[in-house]
Amino acid sequence: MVTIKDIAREAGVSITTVSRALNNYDDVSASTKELILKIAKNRGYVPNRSAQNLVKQKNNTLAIILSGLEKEGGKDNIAYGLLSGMYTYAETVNYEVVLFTTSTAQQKQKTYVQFCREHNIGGAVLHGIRTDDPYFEEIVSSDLPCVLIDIKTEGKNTSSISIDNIEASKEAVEYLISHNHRNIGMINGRQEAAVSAERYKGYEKALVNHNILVNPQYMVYADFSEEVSYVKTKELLSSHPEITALFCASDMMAVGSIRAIEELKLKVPNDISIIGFDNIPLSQYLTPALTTVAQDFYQMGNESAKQLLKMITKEKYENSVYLSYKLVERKSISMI
Amino acid sequence: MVTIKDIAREAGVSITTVSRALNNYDDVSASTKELILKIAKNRGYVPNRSAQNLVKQKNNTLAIILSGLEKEGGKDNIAYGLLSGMYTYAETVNYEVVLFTTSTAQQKQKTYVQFCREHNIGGAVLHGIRTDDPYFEEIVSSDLPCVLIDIKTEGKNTSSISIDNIEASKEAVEYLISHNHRNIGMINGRQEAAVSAERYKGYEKALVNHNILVNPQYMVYADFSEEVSYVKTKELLSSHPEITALFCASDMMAVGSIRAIEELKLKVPNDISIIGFDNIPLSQYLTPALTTVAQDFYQMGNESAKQLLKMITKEKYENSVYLSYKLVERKSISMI
DNA sequence: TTGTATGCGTTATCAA
DNA sequence: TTGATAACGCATACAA
Repeated sequence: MVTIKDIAREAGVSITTVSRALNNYDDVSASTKELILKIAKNRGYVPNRSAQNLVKQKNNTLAIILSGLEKEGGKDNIAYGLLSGMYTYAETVNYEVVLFTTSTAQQKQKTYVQFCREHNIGGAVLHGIRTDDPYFEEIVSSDLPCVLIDIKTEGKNTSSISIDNIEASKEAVEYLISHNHRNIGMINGRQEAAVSAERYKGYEKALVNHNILVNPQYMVYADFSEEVSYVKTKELLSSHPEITALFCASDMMAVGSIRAIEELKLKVPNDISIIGFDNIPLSQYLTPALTTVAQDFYQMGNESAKQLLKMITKEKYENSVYLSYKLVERKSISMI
Repeated sequence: MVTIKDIAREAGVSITTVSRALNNYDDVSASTKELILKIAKNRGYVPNRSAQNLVKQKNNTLAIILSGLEKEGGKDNIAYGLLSGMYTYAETVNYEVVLFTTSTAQQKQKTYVQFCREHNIGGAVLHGIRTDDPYFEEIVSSDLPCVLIDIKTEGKNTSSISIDNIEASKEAVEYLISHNHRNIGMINGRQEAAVSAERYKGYEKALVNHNILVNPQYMVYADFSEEVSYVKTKELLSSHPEITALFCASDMMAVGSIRAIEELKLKVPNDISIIGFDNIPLSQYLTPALTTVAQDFYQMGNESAKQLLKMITKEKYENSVYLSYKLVERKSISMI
C-alpha cells in the first residue's frame, strides 16, 4: 500500500505538502503540485478512507435499514427501488450507502443506533421497520438523522416520507365504485402497520361518500403476503359471494388474490374486479394486467437521501414529505 | 461520542485495559472487565470502525460491483438475489458488503481497484461487467481477491462462478426437440458476452446431436433486453415463419418475445413454443407461465462470498465453481 | 494483571 | 509556499 509518506519521500517534500497537493489546496506551488500528482498517479496512490474518516470525524455514508433481505423477499422490487434511488442521489453528493437489516441487528445484538455510530453514519432511512421493534424508538429519538418510509413521526432530525395513503386508497375504491361496484372487499396489509389503518380509512371514506354501507367483515388482514392473501381471499369470497370487487393493499397480495379467485372458478375481471397497490414491475405482466395505485419507490429512495443530506448539513428540511401517486388503469377491472 | 479514553477515565484504568476488556482478552481480571463492560454499556460506548480498520489494516468488507443500479434495471431481480445471498453469507462471518456500480466508477473516474483499495476491501464480486471494460483487466490481474460471475478467468486470487451454460442450453433446446420442434430460433443475449457464445454452443450442440441443420439466421442477438428482443423477435418470426419454437437466453428477453408473438397474432404455446433462461420471479406469473432454465442467484451470491473469504484467509479455493441449474417445466411449450 | 508507548494514514494547526 | 507536530480512536509489543 502506498501512502502519502511514500510519495513525500519520493518527491522530497513533507507529507503535509503532499496532503495539500492531493486535496488541491491552492497554497502549493504549481510545480510541486504537479510533481506530487504525477508520482501519486504512477505509484497508484489511493487515499485510505479509514484514516480520512478517523481524522475528519465523519464518513459520508448513509445507511438503509431494511426489514429483511431474504431469499424470497425481493419479489416486489421495493427494496431495490429504494436502494437504487438512494444510491443514485448519494452518488451525486459523494456519499456512500451501506446496508443493514433488522435480522442482522438481532443476530448481533446490535441496535440500529449502535450500528450507525460504529460506522459513523450520517443518516439512515428505515423501511419496513415495525413500530414495536425494540430498537425503533431508540433511533427515532436519537439525534441521528433518519427518514422513515411510510411511518409518521415527530422528532428532531426525523422526517417521514410516503404518499397520501388515505387519498390514494379513496381514489382506488372510488374507481371501483365508478365501475358500479358496491360490494367491495378489501385485502389489507399487516394489522399493526400504520399504512393499513390509513388505507382502510380511505376505503371507508370512499364508501361513505357514496352512501355505501361499510361492512367490517369485508376487510381482512393478509400481512402483505401473497400466500396469506390467497388464503384470506378464498375465505372472504366464499363467505361473501356477493362481493364483486377487491381492493388489495399491495400488488403481491393482489397476486395471491387472483390465484384464489381462479381456483374458485371465477374470472378476473368478469366475475371479480381487482385493484392493487404499489405498481410493482410484476403487475403489468399479469393476465389480466393489474390496475393499481402506483408508488415510485425509486423517487422515494431518492427523496429520502435528499432529506437526509439536508439534515446532515443542517439545512431546513421537510418534517414529512408526500410524494405523488398515480392510478394506473389496466385490465383487471370491469364495469358491472 | 464516547471513546475508550472516557471509559478508562471513569473506570480509573488505562485505555489498554479497556481495549482488552472490550475485546474479551483473558488477561484482564474478571472484576475490572465487569466494571469496564458496565461502564461501556451505561455510556453507550460504540467502537469506531474507522479507527479499528486503520490500526488493523483491514476492513472486513466485501464489495459487489454491478453494471448498473438504474431505475429500470432491477426487474429481473438478479442483482437483488446476488446481493442478498452475498450479504447473508457475509453476515455469518462478520463481514459487511458495500455496493459499487460501473457508472459511479466512470463518473468519479475511479477504477474498481482504486475503489476497493480506498475502502480497504477484502474482495469483490463482479456481475455484468463487460470484459472490454477498461478497468476489468486491472482488477482481474491485481492481487485483490475477486470472483467473476459468468466470466471465466485464470489469475491468482480470482475465481469464476456460473452454471454450465453449454449443458444448460443444450438441455433447454433438447427439451424443445423432444416436443418435436425442429425449426428452433434463438434469441441470444449481448453478442460480446461470454455466456452468449456458450449458450449458442449448447443450442448448436443440441441441434447437431439430433441431426437438425443449424441455420445461422435463426439466431439473433438481443442484448439481454426486453425491448430489443421484442423487435428482433418480430423480425425473426416474420422472415422465418417456419420457426415453431424459441430459445431465449434470458427470461426478460422471453417477455419481449412473447409480446412480439402476440402482436403477430400468434399464440404461445400453440403457435410458438418458448423457453427462457434464469427463472426470474416474474416468469412464473406470466400467462402462460414460462418454462425456463432456473439459476439460483441467491446461491450464486452466497457462494461468491464464500469463495472470497477463502481467498482472503488464504485457504484453498476453487478456481471456477459450477452451480447446478434446473429446467423448470411450466406452460409455454407445446408438443407439435 | 495492568500500564506505557508506539503506530496505523490522514488532516489541521501553527510556525517558519 | 512549506514543514513539524499534534490529533483522530484504537490495538498491541513490551515493560512493569
